[in-house]
Amino acid sequence: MPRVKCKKCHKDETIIRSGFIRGRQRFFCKECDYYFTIQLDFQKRKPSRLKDHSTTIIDIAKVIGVSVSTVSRALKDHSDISLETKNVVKQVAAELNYQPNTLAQSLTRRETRTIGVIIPDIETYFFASILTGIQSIASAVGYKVMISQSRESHETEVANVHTFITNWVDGLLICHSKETNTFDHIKLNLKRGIPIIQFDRVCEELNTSKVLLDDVDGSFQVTEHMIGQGFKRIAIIAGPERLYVTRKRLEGYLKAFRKAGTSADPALICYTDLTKEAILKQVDELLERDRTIDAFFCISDIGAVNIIVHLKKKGIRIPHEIGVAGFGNDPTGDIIEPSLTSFNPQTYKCGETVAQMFFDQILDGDDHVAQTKMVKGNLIVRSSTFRRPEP
Amino acid sequence: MPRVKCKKCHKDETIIRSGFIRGRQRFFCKECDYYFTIQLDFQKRKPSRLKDHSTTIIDIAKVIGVSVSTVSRALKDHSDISLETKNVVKQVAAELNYQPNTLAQSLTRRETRTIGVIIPDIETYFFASILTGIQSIASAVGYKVMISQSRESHETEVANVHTFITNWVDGLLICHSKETNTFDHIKLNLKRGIPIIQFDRVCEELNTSKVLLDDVDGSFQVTEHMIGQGFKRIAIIAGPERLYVTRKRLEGYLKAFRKAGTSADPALICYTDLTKEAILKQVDELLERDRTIDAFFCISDIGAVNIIVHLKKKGIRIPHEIGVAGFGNDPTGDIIEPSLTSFNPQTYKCGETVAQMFFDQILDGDDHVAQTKMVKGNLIVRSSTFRRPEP
DNA sequence: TTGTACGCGTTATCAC
DNA sequence: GTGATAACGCGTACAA
Repeated sequence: MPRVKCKKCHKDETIIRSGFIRGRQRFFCKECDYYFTIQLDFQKRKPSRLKDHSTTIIDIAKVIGVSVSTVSRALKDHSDISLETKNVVKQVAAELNYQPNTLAQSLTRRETRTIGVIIPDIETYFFASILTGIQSIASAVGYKVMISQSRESHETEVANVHTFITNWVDGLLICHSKETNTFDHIKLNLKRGIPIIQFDRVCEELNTSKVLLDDVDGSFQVTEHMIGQGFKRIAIIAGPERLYVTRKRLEGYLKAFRKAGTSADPALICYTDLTKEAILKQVDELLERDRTIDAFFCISDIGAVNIIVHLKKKGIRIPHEIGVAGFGNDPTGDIIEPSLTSFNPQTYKCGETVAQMFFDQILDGDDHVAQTKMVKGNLIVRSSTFRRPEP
Repeated sequence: MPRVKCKKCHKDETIIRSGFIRGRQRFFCKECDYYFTIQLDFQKRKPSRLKDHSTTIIDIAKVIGVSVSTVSRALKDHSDISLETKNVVKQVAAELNYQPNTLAQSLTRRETRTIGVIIPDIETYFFASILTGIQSIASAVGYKVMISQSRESHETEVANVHTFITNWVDGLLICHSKETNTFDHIKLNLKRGIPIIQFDRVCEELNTSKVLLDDVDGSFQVTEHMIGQGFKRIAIIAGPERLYVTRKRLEGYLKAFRKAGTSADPALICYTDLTKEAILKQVDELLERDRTIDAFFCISDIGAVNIIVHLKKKGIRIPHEIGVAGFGNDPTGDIIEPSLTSFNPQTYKCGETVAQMFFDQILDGDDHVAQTKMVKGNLIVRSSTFRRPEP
């Protein structure tokens, strides 16, 4: 370890490390009983000799006594090379435990075979599941996936995009943070020709390919089902008004009322930031203001689950007094009691679709035109809205 | 799009793409009504010209009329360079929207500032939360994190390790798949000097740093609490017998009985593969075989939650007839009714610790010695085991 | 203080 | 069929 001296007593043998604070190494001097931090300096750290010099094609070439180009070509079964030399090369490569250096390959090839995915939050099942879909397709064709979370912050979303770009990802798959409402970080790179695909939360104005969940129809199906179950005063707990998904899911909700020959009461439309606190506060306010409400449709499953828990605490029977439905098919919905009616947006399939569109795009090359796909989902009726058999 | 001809009619204008199958592009000929796939050939794809030639330090150097080295040094505030030229360089760099090429940097620096994390499954909260902890520390010091899922398969775990290595990750943070019981893929790279840190599911024999959850103590606390609540015949639903966590959590369970002056009944110890089906089957068998069982302690929260749902379906009252506890503090446990008693292993903290140990290790360089840290957690008592106030 | 020149590991374009 | 050699973009020891 590089010797660090105490900032007070300037001794170094009394120093111990004590964790990291915001990117700085924290130290503690036992003698002075004093804590201090210093900026980590990865520059000056001498690289571990051990890991250096993994075998390269040069080594292989030397061993056999051929040129590097021969080795290079032999390893990728180039037709020029005789079967004989190919075999020799491959065998030596195996013996020396040769691993191609992806970095160097990327540098010459001018592509990294890596795609960057930006999602708001990896801990929510919804996004994790999309991710898995993306990874399954990507790894099948030998592409790597880099993941980063924006944690719903515009700033880190921008930073993440930047990181990906400087790392030469071949493409960018992005689901914007709730905060994001300017898109210069996307436009800029779009202009530079980097394939970008937006999914779920998209910015419609941007000329990128898009993969959408069937927000309108999903929301429509949920609402129609509830109406069919005899619910009349259905409040919708939506997200921020500006958000794409909010608008779309609201649209489906309104459509269902129209189809039923009635119209939704604007007083029952609630915009929230979808945090638990905000949602429950709105629910309470609504119930206080309007005793006729007989159902809540929350745009997010976790929100809906929280509503169920909350209503139960208040002694309200679900679905007899009040029905609840969600959106997203979160596994929790199947576990809570009563189990939650929800719309299954097929997130895994969505992920697969996003990845496929990316590969479509890079295969097309410059003559690709942006397109939008919609992933179909399906309604899952469970107890939280089930009052009677559907007509 | 590269023109593809139908394998039957050999026309190309009737061909449309129709998705990917296992890494191969699938096509459909409208005329022949015929599907076929071909191997994607990313080699021959001409790189999009647009993205090429982002500005390099060479460009900057030319514009100002200095050498590349001056630019290189100016950009990283090297003390050699005069303030004046630094400013000029930086300004031009900004104007030309210069982004350093991380690949080239990594190549010369012989380090990528990327760490690879391998987890079994990103969709379970437990791992996702560890990941977030890792990322928070890593990004604070400017490191990127690559994530891959083994999906509980030894084979893909090995493949993932391999991918990371060829991509020159600076370190490997790994939580093994359930299947994994040979560790050559780790040993090999350990010998090559790549920093490896195992967490949660570790192989003790390997000489790597390790971060452990407090399995023994956590399990002990849970069991002790249950005993204190008057449960006497507590069955433990464990994972595969070979698994590290199984052994440790079992140890804590046994210890609690010993401390209480009794001993656990071996007949109540169940090894499962922790799938829902296996767990419920075991629960049923146990209940049938032994009517005295009054509690289940499942090693995983999701399993425990499933047990609760299952018992409720059977009309068994929890915790009055049978108590249930889990391990992991999965959010679902707080939502189900009765809410689930569990041990909170501080997964986020665990992730942070893993990352910190990695940075410790690379700072130490070659004179680093492996160490093992244990992350403390805390018992969360909820309704599923709560019969009376603790003594 | 700044510039020259080489190395990093691989691929590709020539020539032989 | 095989071998030199020049990129790829950047860092840096050494020279000026």
